[in-house]
Amino acid sequence: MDKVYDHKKVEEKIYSEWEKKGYFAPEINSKGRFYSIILPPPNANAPLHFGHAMYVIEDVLIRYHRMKGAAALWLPGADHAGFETQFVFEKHLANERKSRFDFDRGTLYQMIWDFVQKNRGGMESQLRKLGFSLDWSRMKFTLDPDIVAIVYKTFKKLYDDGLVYRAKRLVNYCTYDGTSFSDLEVVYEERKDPLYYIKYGPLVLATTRPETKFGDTAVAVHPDDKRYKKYVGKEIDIQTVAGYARIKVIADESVDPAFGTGVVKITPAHDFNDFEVGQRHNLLMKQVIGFDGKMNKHAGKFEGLYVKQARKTIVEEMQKKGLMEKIDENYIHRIGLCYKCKNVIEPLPMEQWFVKMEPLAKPAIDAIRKGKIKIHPKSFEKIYFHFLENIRDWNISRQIVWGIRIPAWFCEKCLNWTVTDGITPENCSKCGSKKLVQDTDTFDTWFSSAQWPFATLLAQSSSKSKIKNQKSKIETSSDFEKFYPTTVMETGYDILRWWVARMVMVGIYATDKVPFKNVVLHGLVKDPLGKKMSKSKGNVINPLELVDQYGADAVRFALVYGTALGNDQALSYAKLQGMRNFTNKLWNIGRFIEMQQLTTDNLQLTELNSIAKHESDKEWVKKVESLVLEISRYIDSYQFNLAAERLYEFIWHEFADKYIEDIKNRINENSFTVLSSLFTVQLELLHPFMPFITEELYRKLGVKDSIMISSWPK
RNA sequence: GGGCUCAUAGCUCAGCUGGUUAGAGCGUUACAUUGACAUUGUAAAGGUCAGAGGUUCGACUCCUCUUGAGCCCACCA
Repeated sequence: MDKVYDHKKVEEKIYSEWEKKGYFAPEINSKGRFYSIILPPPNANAPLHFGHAMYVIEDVLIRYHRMKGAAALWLPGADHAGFETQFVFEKHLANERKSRFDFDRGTLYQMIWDFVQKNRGGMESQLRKLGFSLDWSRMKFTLDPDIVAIVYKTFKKLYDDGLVYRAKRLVNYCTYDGTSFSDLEVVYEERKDPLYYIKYGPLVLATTRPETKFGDTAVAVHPDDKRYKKYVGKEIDIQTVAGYARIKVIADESVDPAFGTGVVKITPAHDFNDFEVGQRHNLLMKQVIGFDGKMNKHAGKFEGLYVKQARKTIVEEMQKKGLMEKIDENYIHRIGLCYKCKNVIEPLPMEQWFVKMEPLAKPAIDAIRKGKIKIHPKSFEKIYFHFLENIRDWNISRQIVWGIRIPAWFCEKCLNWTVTDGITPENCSKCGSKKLVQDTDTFDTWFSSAQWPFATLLAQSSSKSKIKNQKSKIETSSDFEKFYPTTVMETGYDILRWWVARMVMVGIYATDKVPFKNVVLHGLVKDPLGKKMSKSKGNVINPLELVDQYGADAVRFALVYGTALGNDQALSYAKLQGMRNFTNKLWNIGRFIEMQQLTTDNLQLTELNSIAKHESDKEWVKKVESLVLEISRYIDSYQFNLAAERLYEFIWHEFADKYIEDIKNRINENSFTVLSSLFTVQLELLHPFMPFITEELYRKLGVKDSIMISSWPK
C-alpha cells in the first residue's frame, strides 16, 4: 500500500465496477423491506452546483438501508427545466445575433433539444463522480414520452374534475422574456420612485403609475371616508392629457384612507388589487399596455412608447397642463421583478390555464397534520402550512416552446376548448368541428416536477411490464407498487414551496396516496465568505473541482460534518483539508494492519465478543458495539452531522490514537483479529458517508470482494 | 406588517426530548517523532454558552422580553 492515499487512483475505477455489477439496482422481488428515494432531478442542461452535492445525504440513507437489507432504490432523473433552459438557449442565440422569433416552433424545439442533449451527460457523470449509488437503469427525463403521457393524464383528470380552468386573469408577465409566471417566480425589490399626485376633477389621487391612467375605469375611496362620501356612486368629470372624460367614484374597503389623499385610481387590467376591486364592482377591464411592453392604441398619442418612456412623457404633459398637484420624489415601495432577467413584471390580462389550488391544498395540509408525512427539521412545517393555507390558483401555462405542450385544442368554430390526455382530437368535443388548433403554450416546469415521484415509478412499471410479457412471470410487482409512496424526499429547503408542497398536493390528488413519507431538508451551501453562490456574483465553486482536489469522500464528509440538518453552511477549505486528512488517516490504519502480515478472519462483533481474550480487547469490542448503535440512531433520526462527527472522533482519536497505540506493544494473533475486525466494522459504519475509501480498504485488507455486499454491523 | 433561523473558545461550527469538570476542526504555544500516518503524536492556553428576567432541586438546553445578524413570505395604489 502507498504511504499516502490517492483518491484519483481508486474512485473512478470503483464506481464503474459497482455500476457494472448492478449493485445500485434493488432486488425487486425482495421479501424484505422496500426503501426508496427519488433524486430531485437536476437541470439536464446545466452542470451541477454545490446544492446537488448535498444529495450525499440521500446516498447516506440509501447505502445505509441497502446495507441493512432493504431493497433500496435511488432513482435518478433529469429535468428539462423549461423556462430556465430556454432562457439560456436564447442567450446563446443572441450571441449569434438571432432570436427565437427567427424560427418556427418545431425548429426551435429541435434546436433546444439538441442543445440539451449535448450538455446532458455532464450532469450525469458528475453524479457518478460524487459516488452516488443511483440506479441508472431507471433513469428518467421529464420529456420522456412515458412521463409526458402521465403528465397529460393528470392534466386531463384535473380538467375533468373541474380543477383546471381557463380564464382571463392578470398574470405576472415579463415583456422581456415574453412569458407569464407563477407568483413564486416574481421577486421583489425595494425602490425609490416618484409618487405622483394627480388632479382628477375635484379629487386628487396619488399613484406611481400615471401611464396606466388610460386604463382607469373607476376611482375609489374608503366607504367611511367622510371627505369623499358625497362623491361615492357619482360620476365625475375629469380633465386628462387626452381631453375630458367621466369616471365613476366607488367605495371599497381595500382603500387605505391614510395613504396619499385617500383616493385611488382603479386600473383593473394592470394591477392585481385593482383587478379584484374591478371584480367586486363589475368594472370594465381596459388594457392599455401590450405584451410587448409598449402602450397600445388606447393610450392615444402615447401608443408605441415603452412604459417607462410613456410615464415620463405623460408626467411632463400633465405638469404643462397643470394636472399635477405635486410629486413626492422619495417614495419607497417594492416592485415585482422577473426572477430571471430582473425586468419589471407587468401585470397583464391574459387567457391562461389555472389550477384551482384550494381543493388540492387541503389534503396536503392534512397529510402533515396527521403525520402521514413528516418534515425534518420540523420547524419547516410552518412555512409549508403558511404557503398552503394562503394558496392562490396556479398559472401553469408558459409562452415558451421548451416543455410539455398543453394538450388542449381550440375550436375556431365554437370557441370551445377540447382537452385530451395527449391524443390529438379529430373533432371539437362540443360542436364536432374539425377546425381545431392546439394551444401553443407549454406547462410550467413545476407542473411536471410536481408529479415526479409517481410519474417516474409509474413509467418504470409500464416499461417493466413489457419485459414481463416477453420473458417470465416472475416480475409480478411493478416499481410503483413496491416503492410508492417513497420513503424520503430529500431536497434543499429553498424549494419547499416550489416543489415539495406541490408534489404533495398533486401526488395525493393523482394517486390517493402521499408521494413520500418523510421530507428531509438540507441547507444551502455558501461560498467561503458565507455569501450565497451566484453566477452574477462570480463566486460559484464547482463541486467537481473540489472532488478532484480532495477526493469525493472528503467532499462528501465535509458537507455533512459539522452542519446540522437544515442549516446553511459556508464552504471551508480548512474543513475539506481536514476531511482529506481523515481519509489518509483511514488509509494508514489500513496500512498498519496490512503491515502486520498476519492473516485473519474477519469476525462479526458477536463473535469477537467471545474470542477476545485480553481485557482491553474486550473493552474495545464493547465500545464498537455501542458505536454501531449510536451511528444507527443518528442516521435513523437524520442527524447526519452527529453520525459523521462521532465516527471521525472515534476512529481517529479513540481507535487509532488509543487502541492501536496500546496494541502496538502487545500484538498477537488474537488481539490482531480483534483489531482488524473492529476496523472492518468501522469501515462499514463509514461506508455510507465515504464509499470509495471504505471499499478500497475493504479490498486491500481482503475482507470481501466488495463492501457493497456486506451488511450493516450488528 | 408576519414568520423562520442564528448569536457557544481568535476563526468555522457541533451540542437529541434540561442533569457530571461545555466539545470538535482550524489557528496559537511547548515538546516529540526518520518506527501506519508531518495529510503525525502528546500536552497546554483559550468560553461568566449575546443581554435581562422567569420556570426548575438544577438551564447552553424550556418560557418571556431586549439587542444584533441572516433568510423567507405578504404587499399599499
